[in-house]
Amino acid sequence: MSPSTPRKRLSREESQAQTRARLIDTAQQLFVTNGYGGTSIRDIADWAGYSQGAFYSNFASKEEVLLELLRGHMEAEAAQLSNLVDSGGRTPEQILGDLESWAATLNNDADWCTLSIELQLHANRSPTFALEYQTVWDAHRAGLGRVIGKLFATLGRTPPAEPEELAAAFMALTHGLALQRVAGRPDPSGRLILVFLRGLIASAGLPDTAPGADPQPALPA
Amino acid sequence: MSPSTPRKRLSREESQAQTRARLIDTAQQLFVTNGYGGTSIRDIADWAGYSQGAFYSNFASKEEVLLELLRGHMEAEAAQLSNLVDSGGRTPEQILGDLESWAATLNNDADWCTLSIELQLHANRSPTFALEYQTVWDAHRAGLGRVIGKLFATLGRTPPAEPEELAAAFMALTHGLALQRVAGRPDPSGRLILVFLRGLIASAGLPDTAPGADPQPALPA
Amino acid sequence: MSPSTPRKRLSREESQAQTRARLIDTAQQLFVTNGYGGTSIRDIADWAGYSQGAFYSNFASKEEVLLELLRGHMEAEAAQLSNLVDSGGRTPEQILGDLESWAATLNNDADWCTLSIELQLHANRSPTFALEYQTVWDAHRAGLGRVIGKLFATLGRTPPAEPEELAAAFMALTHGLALQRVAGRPDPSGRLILVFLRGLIASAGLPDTAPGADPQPALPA
Amino acid sequence: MSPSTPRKRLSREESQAQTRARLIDTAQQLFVTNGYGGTSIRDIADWAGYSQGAFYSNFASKEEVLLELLRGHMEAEAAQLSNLVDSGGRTPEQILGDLESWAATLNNDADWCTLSIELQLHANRSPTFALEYQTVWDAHRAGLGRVIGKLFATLGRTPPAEPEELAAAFMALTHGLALQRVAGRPDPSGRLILVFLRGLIASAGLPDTAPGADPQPALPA
DNA sequence: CATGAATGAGAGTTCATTCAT
DNA sequence: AATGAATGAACTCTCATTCAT
Repeated sequence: MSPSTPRKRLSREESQAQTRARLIDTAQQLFVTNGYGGTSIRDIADWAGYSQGAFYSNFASKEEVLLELLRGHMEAEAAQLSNLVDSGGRTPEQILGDLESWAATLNNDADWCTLSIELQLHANRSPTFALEYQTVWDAHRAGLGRVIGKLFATLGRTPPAEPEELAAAFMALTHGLALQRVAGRPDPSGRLILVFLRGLIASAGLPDTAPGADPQPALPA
Repeated sequence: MSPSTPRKRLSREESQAQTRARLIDTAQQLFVTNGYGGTSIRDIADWAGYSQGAFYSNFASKEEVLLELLRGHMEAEAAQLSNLVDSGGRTPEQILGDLESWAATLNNDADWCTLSIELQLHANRSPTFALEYQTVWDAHRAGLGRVIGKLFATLGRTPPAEPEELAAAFMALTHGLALQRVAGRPDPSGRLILVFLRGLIASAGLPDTAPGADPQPALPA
Repeated sequence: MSPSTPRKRLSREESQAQTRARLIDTAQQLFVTNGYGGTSIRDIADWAGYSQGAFYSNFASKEEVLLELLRGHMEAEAAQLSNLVDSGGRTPEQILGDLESWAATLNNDADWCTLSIELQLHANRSPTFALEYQTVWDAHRAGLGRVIGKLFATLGRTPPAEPEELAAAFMALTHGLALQRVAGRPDPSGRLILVFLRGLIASAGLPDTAPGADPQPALPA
Repeated sequence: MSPSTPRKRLSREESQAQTRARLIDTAQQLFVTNGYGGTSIRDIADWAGYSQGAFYSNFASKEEVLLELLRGHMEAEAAQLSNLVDSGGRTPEQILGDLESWAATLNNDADWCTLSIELQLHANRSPTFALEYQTVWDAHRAGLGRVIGKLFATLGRTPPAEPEELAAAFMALTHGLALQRVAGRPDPSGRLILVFLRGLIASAGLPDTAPGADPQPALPA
C-alpha cells in the first residue's frame, strides 16, 4: 500500500456502517433460524460481536432491524423483477424460461422465503410495521403481476384471474411451500410452481382465435 | 325443577371438562390472534377466567395445548376429507363441486388456517412437537392426495405431478393465502384455489384417448 | 379363608391408619433423599399412592409429618438408649461393647442420621417445630449422657467434660460424619466414634488412685 | 480533598465490584439464616438493594453465588491452615495453642460453619456443585490432616487413625456442633473440640520409647 | 459511537393449601 | 375419609430497554 492510501483503519463513518451491516446480517440469520420472536436483541448483539448498546446506537428497536431487512428484501426483489419485466420483445418460451429461473432462485434461497414469512407474520401483529410492509408487498405484487400479464399477453391468451391476484397466489404458494420444508428432504417448490403456471396457461382462454386450434402447442411439459 | 331433570349445577366431571374446553378455546383464539409465541399461559388463563394453576391442572405445558388443538384440527380435517373421498361413483362435476365447497370452508374458517401456520412454524422449532405434527400432516396430505388422484382418475387424465405433491401444494397455497389476509379486504382464497385446480386439469394429459379430441370440454371456467 | 376370619377388607380405622402409615413412610424416604425443602406434598402423596387431599386429611401441614417422624425417631432412640442404660452391673468392657454396637447401628442406619440433620435444620428455622424438637433432643442428650457418665463411673474415672456435653459432642460427630457420606465410599463413622471415645477415656483423670499406675491397661486400641 | 483524588463517585468498575460484593454478602447472610433452599434470588436482590436483573448480571444462577462463597470459604480456610502448618520448629504446646485458637475462631465465626453445612448439603444434591465442592473439601481435609500429623509427630506419638480421617472427624464435630447451636445458649464447640483432641493424644501410642514413662506429662487438661 | 450493569416487567412453572364433590 | 381441580403466591430466569461511563 502506498503512503497515500494507508487506511487500514476505517473512518468513523465506515466503522459505523460496518457495525450496522454486521448487526443486520446477524439479525437476518437469527430471524431465519429462530424466528422474530425467538430472537433477542442480546442474541443479535452477541453473535455480531457487539454489545447491546451498539445495537441501540444503530436501531431504535428490534422492529427497526426488521424494517431494514424488509428494505433489503424489497430492493432485491425489485431487481429480480426488473430483469423479468424490462427486457421487451421476448418469446413466450423466453419468458417462461425466465420464470423458471426465478422459481429456481426461490428454491435455493430458502432463507429469503422463511424471512418473508416472518415479515408477513409480524405485519399481521404490528400495525406500525404493517404500514411499511404493505407498500413493499403491493409493489412486489404489482411487479410480479406485470410479468404474468405480459406472459399471457405474449401468448395471446386471457389469464383466468387478475394478473395481480395470480401473482399473490404464486407468492402464497412459495411461502406455503417454504413453510413445509423439512431439513433433509428435497424441496419440490420450484418444480411445483412451474406445474401450476403451466396449468394456468393451459386453462387460459384464446379470446379471438379460430376454434379447433391446438390450445398450447408451444409449451410441452 | 323435577328430580328427573337435575341441577343446573355441573357435576365434577362436567365442570372440569368445561374448564378444559374453555382453556382450549381461549388458547386457540389467542394463538390465532397473537401467535403461539405471543401468547402467554397467563393470557390464556386470564381470558378463560381461570388461574394459571388451573391451566397446569389441565395441561403440562403450553405445547400440550397446542397438541390438543392439533388433535382437534386433525379430526376436523379427517372428517372433511372422508366426506370428499368416501362417496363413490361421482361425476367429475360432482367431485369438483365438492372441492369447491371445501375451498369455501377454508375461506370461512380463516382461524384454522392461521392456526395451521402456527402449528407448522412451531413444528419447525420444536422437535418434540414436530414428531406428533408430522403424523397429522402426512395423514392429511395422503387424504387430500387421494381425493385429487380420484378426481383425475374420474376425468381419465394423468395428473401433472404426484397427487400427494399436488395436495401439499394446495395446502401450501391455502396457508400462504391465509398469511396474506388483511382484515377488511375480501379473501380470494377459495376462488384462486379453484382457478389453479382447473389449470392443473387443463394441462393434464389424456393418456390413451384419440388425438385431436377437445381436451377439456366438460370443464369450462 | 374361613368365614370366621373374613376380613380381607380393612375396617375404616385400620384403613385410615394404613393411609397415615404409608404417608409417613413415604415422607421419611423422600425427606432423606431430597431434603425437607426439596420434598413437596404432591410428591409425598403421589409416591404413597394417594391424593393430596388424603395427605391433608391426615396432617395439617408438611411440618406435621415431620413432627410425626420426630416422634418415631424419639421412640426408637429411647428404646436404643434404654438398652444401653438399664442393664446394671456391667463391666466396662461390656459397656464399651454396647456403645460399639450402638455406633455400628448408626453406621447402618444412615437414613436416620440424614433425617436427624433435616430435623435439626428445620428446628433452626421454625420456632414452632423447635419447641417440640428441643424436648426430644434434650431427652436424648440426657439419656446418652447417662450412659457415658455410667461408663466413666464404672471405670472409676472423671470424664473430661460434663457427660451431657460429651453426649452432645458424640451426636454432633455422628451428624457431621453423616453429612460427609458420599455414595460409594466406605463410611468410617462407627470406627471414628470409637476412636474418639477411647481417647476420652484415656485422657480421663483417675481421681483418687495411686499415681504411676498404667492409665488404661484394659482398653487397648 | 486534593484535585488528584477527587471523586466521591465510584468508577464503573468499582461500582460493579461493589454491587457484586454486596450481593455476595447478602447471599451469605441469607443462606446462613434461611438456608440455601429457603433463600430466593428475589430475597438476595431485595435485601442487597438491587433488582433481580442485577443479580443475573453478576451470576448465572443461584448456585453460582454459592460457588463464589465456596471459593471465599476456601481461601479463608487455606490462609488459616497455612498459619497452623507453615511455621516450623514448634513445641507441642505451641501447636496445641495454635489449634486452640483455631477452635476459638470456629466458635466466633458460627456463620462459616452454618454456611459450610449448607455447602455440604447442596453438594449432596447437586452433582455440578459436588464436583467443585469435592476439590475444596479434599484440600481442606488434607491441610488439616497435615497439621494433625505434625502435631503427633512432634509429640513422638502414633495417631490412633489416619491424620486425614481425624481431620474429617474434627470437621464433622465442628459441623455437628454448629448444627446444635441455639441462639442465646453459650456455644461449647471450641472447648469440646480441644477435649477430644487431648483425648486422642492421650490414647496415642508411644511407638519406640522406654516403657513405664509417663504417657502425657506435658499436657494436663 | 459503543459499553454493559442495572432495571422492571413478564415469561413458564411449582407449590402448599382449599373445597365442592 | 379421600379426591383432585382450582387457587394465588412465589419461584427461577429472560427480555427489551435505559443510562452513566
